[in-house]
Amino acid sequence: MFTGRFARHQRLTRPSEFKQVFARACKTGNQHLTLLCRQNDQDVARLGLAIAKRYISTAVARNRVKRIVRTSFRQHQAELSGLDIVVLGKTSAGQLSKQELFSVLEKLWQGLIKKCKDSSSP
RNA sequence: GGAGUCGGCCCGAUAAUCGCUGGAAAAUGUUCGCAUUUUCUGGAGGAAAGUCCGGGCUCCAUAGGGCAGGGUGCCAGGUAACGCCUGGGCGGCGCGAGUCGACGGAAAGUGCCACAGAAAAUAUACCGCCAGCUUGCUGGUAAGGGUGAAAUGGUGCGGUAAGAGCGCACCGCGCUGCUGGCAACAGCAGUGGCAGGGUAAACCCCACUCGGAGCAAGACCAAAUAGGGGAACAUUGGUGCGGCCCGCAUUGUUCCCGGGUAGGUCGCUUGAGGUGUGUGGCGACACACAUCCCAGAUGAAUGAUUAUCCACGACAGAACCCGGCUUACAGGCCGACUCCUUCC
RNA sequence: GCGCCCGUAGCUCAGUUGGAUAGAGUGUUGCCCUCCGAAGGCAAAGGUCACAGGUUCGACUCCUGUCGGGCGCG
Repeated sequence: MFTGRFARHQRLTRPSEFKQVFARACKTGNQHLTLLCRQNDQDVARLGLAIAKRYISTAVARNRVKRIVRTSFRQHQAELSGLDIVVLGKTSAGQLSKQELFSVLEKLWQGLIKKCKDSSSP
């Protein structure tokens, strides 16, 4: 069963916080999603979602992608601690099934840990 | 049994675990703003959509006057209001249950009607028909032919030189009266020889109606800052205010240069609310009583996993709130009614 | 949340207000020209005027409703 919570302080809420991530980002991704990441000064990982209507047109599909990203983030938040992450959705993300999205996210989290934690920590 | 019409309802179900979020209670911490934890409880739709109409609410004047402009358009009712709904009338479709209709005015005026055709609305006569005589002209006529989407009521009989509402009958149309109906309208009787094409989703006329902006409205709190410099104009001005004028309120105004901030709270869900019963009404709906509280987020909550069952799950996600319309849509359930066939 | 504009040939656009022929450039194809190619000349094909319904004798044009695309305010 899943553990871990997803409280308000684990989210990016201010426009300024988003701007910081966009300004000094460590970027990974594939054809479905783009992940932007930078280190914060806190113990927890924080998540922000930017799923544009331009890429995923219907609100139902947008909400579905956001929910699955949040759930997957919640499962992996211990490994991601100390990072601010912004997830950008692309057109193909709205067409994936639940299982496909989870497996895609699994790979992306691991790539993120390798790339960003090593490169930006020293 | 089959085919169909109308109305209403549902939108996977159940259980467990982990999460998100509103409310309530308790505990702990506290810089007294709040934070964390635990328990209980609530948590997307019939279209939440398109934004095509109407209203509430907020600010501008309590939303005022005139012009311009827009909308609606058979009658009556319902409603907060409507372009919606109900009932009725008329017309179209259907055997029928039913269903559809921008359904005022063309004798108020203006415009337009290609080509063809004699002539497209001022009037008129191409082929014809008839009469007369100078034998290719004059007069009469509009029945027939021809053109066109559309040609000055239709059919029949009489009548005539040939014809013609010229006369008559029926149908259509107009006018008058009576009856029924609140009315739209219908029916009946009389009367007129026929008013004189279409187009108002062309301008327009008539009747009714419409002030503007929108919750990023608007109100408040805290923090920061600037209260800066320069130039021009002068109350017949500027702003609110939006096409114009009047009017009202407020105020010196405008432009250029450089710089900074944009955090939070309220508005925010008790409402033209839902459910049940009764009464009035053909109905839309209204009234009375009882009862219930049923999303309120703010980078934005409804999800994930497992198990079982089936019809194997369509279209699709609230963002201030309601009433409609329109559009998208896999299916399922219930009720009323119509037609056809067969049997008793 | 509110407002505005545009969908016409493969591409870029006229025509729409004022109703009666769907047109231009470019591209494509064929022929000519040239030793060959480019340029040039001639000709042809290519259109459900975004979709659906309505008004009208007649709709790219007028009206209504959809669908798609773009822009602006804040």
